[in-house]
Amino acid sequence: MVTIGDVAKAAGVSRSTASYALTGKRSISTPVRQRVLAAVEELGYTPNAGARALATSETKVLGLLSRFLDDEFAPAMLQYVLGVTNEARALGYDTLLVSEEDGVHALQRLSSSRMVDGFVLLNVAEHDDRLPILSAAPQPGAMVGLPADTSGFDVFDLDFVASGRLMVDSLVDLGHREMVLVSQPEDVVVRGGAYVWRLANAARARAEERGVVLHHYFGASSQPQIGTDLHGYLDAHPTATGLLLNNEGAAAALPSVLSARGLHAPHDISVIGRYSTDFARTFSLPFTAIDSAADELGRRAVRQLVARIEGGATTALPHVLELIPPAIDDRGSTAPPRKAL
Amino acid sequence: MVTIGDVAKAAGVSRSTASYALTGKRSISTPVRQRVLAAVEELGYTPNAGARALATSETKVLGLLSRFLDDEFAPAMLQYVLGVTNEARALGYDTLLVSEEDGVHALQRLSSSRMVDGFVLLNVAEHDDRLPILSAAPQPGAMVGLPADTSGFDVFDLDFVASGRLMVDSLVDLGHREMVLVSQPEDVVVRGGAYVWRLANAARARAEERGVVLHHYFGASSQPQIGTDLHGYLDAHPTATGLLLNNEGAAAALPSVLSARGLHAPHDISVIGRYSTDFARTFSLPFTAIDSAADELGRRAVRQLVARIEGGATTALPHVLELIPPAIDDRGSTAPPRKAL
DNA sequence: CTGAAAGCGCTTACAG
DNA sequence: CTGAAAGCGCTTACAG
Repeated sequence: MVTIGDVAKAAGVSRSTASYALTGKRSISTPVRQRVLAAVEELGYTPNAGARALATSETKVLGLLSRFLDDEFAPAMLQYVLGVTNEARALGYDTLLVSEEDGVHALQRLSSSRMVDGFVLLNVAEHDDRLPILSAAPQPGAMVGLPADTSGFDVFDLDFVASGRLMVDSLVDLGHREMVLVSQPEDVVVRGGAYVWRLANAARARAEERGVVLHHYFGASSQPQIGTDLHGYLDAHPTATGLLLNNEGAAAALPSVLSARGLHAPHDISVIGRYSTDFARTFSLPFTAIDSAADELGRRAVRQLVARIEGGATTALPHVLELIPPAIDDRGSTAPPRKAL
Repeated sequence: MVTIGDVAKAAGVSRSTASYALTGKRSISTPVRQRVLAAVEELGYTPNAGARALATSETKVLGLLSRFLDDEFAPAMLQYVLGVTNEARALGYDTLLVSEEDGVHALQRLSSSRMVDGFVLLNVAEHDDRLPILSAAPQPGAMVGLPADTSGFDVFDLDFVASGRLMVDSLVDLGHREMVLVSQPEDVVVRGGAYVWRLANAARARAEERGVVLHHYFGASSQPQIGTDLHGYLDAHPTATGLLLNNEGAAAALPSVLSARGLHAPHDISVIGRYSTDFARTFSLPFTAIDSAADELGRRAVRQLVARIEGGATTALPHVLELIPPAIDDRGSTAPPRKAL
């Protein structure tokens, strides 16, 4: 293995000079720097990451704590992961991906062994058991998902309250008077997926304000159950003219369900979903939807995290809570209700 | 930060004794070990990963080089990734996920900086530009995907040749005489995705042997194009009674296409796909399919890689080439042809 | 502008 | 069975 000592020898300088020439942390005369860089090139030198981490206490690695739960749509998580890894790389960091169920333990392990400079937590629950650990950890952490208590954290999420209102308003403005909202399974809520009721409560409140009927259900998250569920909702509410989906699995299953019933959106029913643009493209979902902004949320979390890491304790960056306002990707699945009276 | 020196002091022993008590690399009297372990517990000591890596030249981290290409079905890749990370963790390793497009550069960076003990390469192409780098690297690597030259590597893949034969045989045995095979897009092949033609060529050869007609197409990988493509194939071959899919995007799009045409599998047409069991569950795909064994392939690659890492240069483990025989998940989408003459 | 030296926190031959 | 010391490959005050 070629070390900085080899480089120094080849360039005819001391190890410290070689190091400074590479880090740029003090000025080095041009000819000397040239010689060092030439030696690096010739010998193919790359600093040893472990040695550098030991000396600087910086690993240039971020820990990404993700959860791939059966009852949330695993592939939708991929968009967040890619947003995080790509932004991290752009900022000079590598990403350690942790998918183990025991996030608490993983967090403790990576933190106390100083393997990473900071953490990104995905899928944060309302009372997330990882948060106390993160608070006590020497490394900062940013999260995607809104916990009950955000103090001391950098938090990024879609504004699900505004999203619920927007879904309802969009259809009511078009003339719809009765609609069905399909949320994620109830155990997602029980586990602390607060975004489910944030959207649902906001939608219900807005429906009431506007004097329209909103039927709310917790659907299954995967087939065949969600298909059966959707048929059931449509059977139960034959006069409903709008369908709101806060459930990726339901969105993926809906085209088959509509086909089976001989229905077309928006001719027979208007549909608004909530999922990422990439997800829609990948799964061919033809429905107008609120973009869940997965990639963007992952990237923002990383940017803030890196700013905090590199700012050091001195700058004392204030903690942020960013709720991204919902944006609608119009795919033409909404229209005035045909069966409207 | 609590170091092994603190532990040693608290336990009243030397640092080396504390270290040995923890690693178990030489025998330590029970009372001394007890004291050391108690001190570790009390102080909450965890070894510093960078320092350990520097001293031992082992990082206990694997590098996972994945590619998320637009024209291959990104969510299908997730299954491989999870197989890798979960198996790695079970064997005591963390996983550095690299998704950057420039895999060659990433490999070089992680290898020369000694950030990882070994590599898992996903989505390996026939003439993969990462392989020369891997050959020259000091760390071993295992791969999922079959390159043209496997010498010096541990290679794992689905047996796509047997898969192509199995698809054809399954339908021919049921009485089908004309079918359509939809492969991944042609640019996947151009880029070196040899599995596409491995399956297609085997299927064509077997069809010829058995005296049946097989129409072969390279379909798009995502909507709306693949939907249009599928309609086109079905229009072009109205007498075909079987559909073989080596294209996840096509499988995801097929339910809508069949619905739109008023067709049902297997009543009107028999369908066999090729994708992972998890993928089928997540996307509600109702088709009989050859399991792509994504999770299993990822796990096998990791097991072999770790065995090679831990075996050291001494044991000189022979390199393996494992092609997993195809297994069919029967979801009831095949039957004797109704329109058979 | 440059060098010699100390130190980061471990592990592991070398002695006893 | 245990300890003192060297060394892994960097960075960075301390001197000049």
